Amino acid sequence: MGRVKLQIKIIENMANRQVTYSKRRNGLIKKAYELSVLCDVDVALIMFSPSGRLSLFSGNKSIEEILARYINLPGHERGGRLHNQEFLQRVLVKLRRDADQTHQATRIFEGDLSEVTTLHEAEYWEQILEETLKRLHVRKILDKHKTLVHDSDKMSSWMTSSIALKRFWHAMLIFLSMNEDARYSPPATTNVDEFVTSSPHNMLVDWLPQRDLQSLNFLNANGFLPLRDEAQSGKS
Amino acid sequence: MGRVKLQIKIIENMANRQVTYSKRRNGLIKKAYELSVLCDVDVALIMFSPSGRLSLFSGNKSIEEILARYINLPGHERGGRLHNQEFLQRVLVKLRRDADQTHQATRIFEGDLSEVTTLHEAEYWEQILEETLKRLHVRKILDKHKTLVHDSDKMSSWMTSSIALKRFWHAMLIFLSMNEDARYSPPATTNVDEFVTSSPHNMLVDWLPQRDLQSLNFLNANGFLPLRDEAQSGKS
DNA sequence: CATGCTATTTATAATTA
DNA sequence: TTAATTATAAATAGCAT
Repeated sequence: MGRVKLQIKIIENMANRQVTYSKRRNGLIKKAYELSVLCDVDVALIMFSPSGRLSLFSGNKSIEEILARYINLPGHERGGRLHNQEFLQRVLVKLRRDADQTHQATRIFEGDLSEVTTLHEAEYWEQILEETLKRLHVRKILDKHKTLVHDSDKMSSWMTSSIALKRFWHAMLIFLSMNEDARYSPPATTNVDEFVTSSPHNMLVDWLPQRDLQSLNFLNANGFLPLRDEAQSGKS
Repeated sequence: MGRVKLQIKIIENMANRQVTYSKRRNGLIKKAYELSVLCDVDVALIMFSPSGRLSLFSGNKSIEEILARYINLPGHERGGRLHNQEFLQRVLVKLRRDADQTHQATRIFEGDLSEVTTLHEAEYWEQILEETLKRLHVRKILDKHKTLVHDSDKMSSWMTSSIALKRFWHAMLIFLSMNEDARYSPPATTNVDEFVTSSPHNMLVDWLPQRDLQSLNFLNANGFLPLRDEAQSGKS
């Protein structure tokens, strides 16, 4: 999407790489956010930049919640691909014991905002606030310079509107990068199929530059290529 | 990027939502893949569709590796005042129990609205919203009909204004503690540190229904009302 | 349900300020 | 250097299969 078509291989030039990372990270997070909202899906996104900096995003729920849900998936041992159940369990335990998520949020508060999804959060917050304001009828209040809303009915309808509540809540979570722990078991009404269940094989192949068959092989070796039905037809 | 500009809100039509999910999920994974290759970053992406199906992606490392890296971040297990994990746990349990007791307060929202709490909340929320709006410069947005705030400096200064944030956060905590949706109330009481640490004491007093002064005292007695902020003066 | 097909909207690489 | 701008490449919404 730039002036030229970019090969998907590591960007050698450090500066360019950094710039690209910054841009694409934002883009990715935005996409993740949009997906989470549009389709009401839980999304957790974790990134470590080459310099070791962490970026993360989660939609409706906190990162930990989603990780816990992932870790608790019953299908893990079944898949055969997902080994090391014990390791995952230990991870979960650790998650549960790390009650100090404030640290990270604090860090963000204190100024380390570069790794946060600032613009997207702004956008998101606008929506949230706007929506909430509509419901709360605070807009009127703002205009009228602090006339209190004592309309119980309106308040009630807003407060009981779990959607508005959810969005607000989620906004807080996202914004704060608040990682509350997973000490309560997630719903876990989940059926895991496989890794990248419906990722069409040819899609991956298309993504990969031809000379990156190595990557393809890597993916394949790690079970990222379903190699089921349609994948069998020699695509590469 | 389609025939029409799509609002970022949940797609009501189930079929459309499913299609969009499918497409955007693939797109997101592709983006994640490209980022991981182009910039040599570890990326972990976990998605749960509404139907509970898992999709995930990770770059050259396995999901578990990345999760482990994330979980083992130094910031997670440190955190000054939180040495006493077990105590924290007990606090959490108690808080949650208190929240359950408050459950009946929910009825206020459901029907009988002539309670003090509601009005009080309304009042409080006005303040919160107004304050946040000022900082976010969303007021202008509202007037200008949704002009996005992309002034990162302003956002940044707002984001780093932890006071507004904390107040917002605390408002959510209290509010959610009165909400019966169990899915969302636990996280609220989870982050007790943030909850009590920066809560101005009198603010908490105001928020909590009288019967919950018990929990307040409990917290205070155990040093969980540090009164860091402006409440520093009146340590009860 | 997943794909193919445009018309459009987005994302972004290169360039410039 | 970092932040805008611009020219292109990509993604994708609505449809039709």
